[in-house]
Amino acid sequence: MPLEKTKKQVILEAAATLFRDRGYSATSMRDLAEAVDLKASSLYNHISGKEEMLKTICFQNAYRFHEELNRIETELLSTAEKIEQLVRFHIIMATEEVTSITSFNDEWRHLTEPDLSRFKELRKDYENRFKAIIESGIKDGTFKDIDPTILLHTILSSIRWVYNWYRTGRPITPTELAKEITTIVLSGINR
Amino acid sequence: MPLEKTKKQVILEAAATLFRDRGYSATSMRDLAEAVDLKASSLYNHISGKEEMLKTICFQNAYRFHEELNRIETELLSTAEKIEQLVRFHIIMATEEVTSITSFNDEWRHLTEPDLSRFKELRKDYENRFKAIIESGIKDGTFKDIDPTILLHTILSSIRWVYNWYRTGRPITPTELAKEITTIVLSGINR
DNA sequence: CCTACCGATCGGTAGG
DNA sequence: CCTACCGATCGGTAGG
Repeated sequence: MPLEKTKKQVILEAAATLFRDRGYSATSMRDLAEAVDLKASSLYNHISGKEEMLKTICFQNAYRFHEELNRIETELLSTAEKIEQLVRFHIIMATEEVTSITSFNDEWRHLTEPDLSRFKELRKDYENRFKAIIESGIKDGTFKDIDPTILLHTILSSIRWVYNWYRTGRPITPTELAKEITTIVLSGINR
Repeated sequence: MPLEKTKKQVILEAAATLFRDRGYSATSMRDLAEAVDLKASSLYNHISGKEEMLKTICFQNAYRFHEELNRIETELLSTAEKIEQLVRFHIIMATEEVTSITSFNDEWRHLTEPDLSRFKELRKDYENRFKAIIESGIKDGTFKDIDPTILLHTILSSIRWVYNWYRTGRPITPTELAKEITTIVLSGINR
């Protein structure tokens, strides 16, 4: 195991940063080459192309979310605890993987087939299983009887801005932030 | 006043649709020309360039949000009612201006200076005034004592997914949707 | 509103 | 890891 990052990892991280800042389409291979102090053609000794990098970033993150969901589904937790742990994981990802999460969130649509469909299926699967947890919470009386799809998307998107926030470097830990957002979503802002 | 849309309006709407579906950078003037049944060069008889269209879309929407905020600020309403009306307006915009709202939300970063800074200032101003309403709600005991910036972004981003939802054509009116989301944000999902 | 065309830049390859 | 270069496509203009 190498102690230092491989050149490929360095390139992938620089790509994620550029994709976040300018978007996938507006990032050129020459921009990326300059960011890692190479000529554009030399990039291809480490990566096989622009879209392959996007693909790696998108699917790596998708798999991490699925792994965590697998874990939470099999644990003996109340529905409220499951939601809380999912929210916390989303926030940890948003704060620790700031750059690649943005590509994961916003740039996946530039994937081409068949990867695009594969990615959408993974996402749909994740959402359906998240929604199933919400539905069981409604059934057992933990949550209010609100359309589970509305609930799902409201929860998921209320977390999406976090990566944006964290770049400003406010002095709050991910765990604290997770607690505040979970409170808002679960108990609302009304006193 | 013309009863029919001007060609310029038709082009702008087609541009907003393409910017939403593929992103600003990945949309070519030839794509746009094809969408409105023209040759690329003919577009320039109606618009002055690609970025001018993005600029129009972004600032038109920014002004509409500011106008509504102006109205709500001067009305005699409780803080909870102000938040509720703001949320409803966001949702109405997301459902009635589906295409241009996405460009407004996601594609503004492709503006160049000085428009980019001007747009960011407008946005910052809107957020600060929204936050001031939240802060007065915390001060007068209407809302819980949660960091107002966290509250602001959680509210704003919990609405951002709506345009995405509405494309699927679910049988729910904007007003109903606004009520559900306001309930979640104000009272939480816990029974 | 079109044909014809501009220089610039794109992702990527050949060959060393 | 570089120089040199490829065909394709970009936003936009000239001229009618």
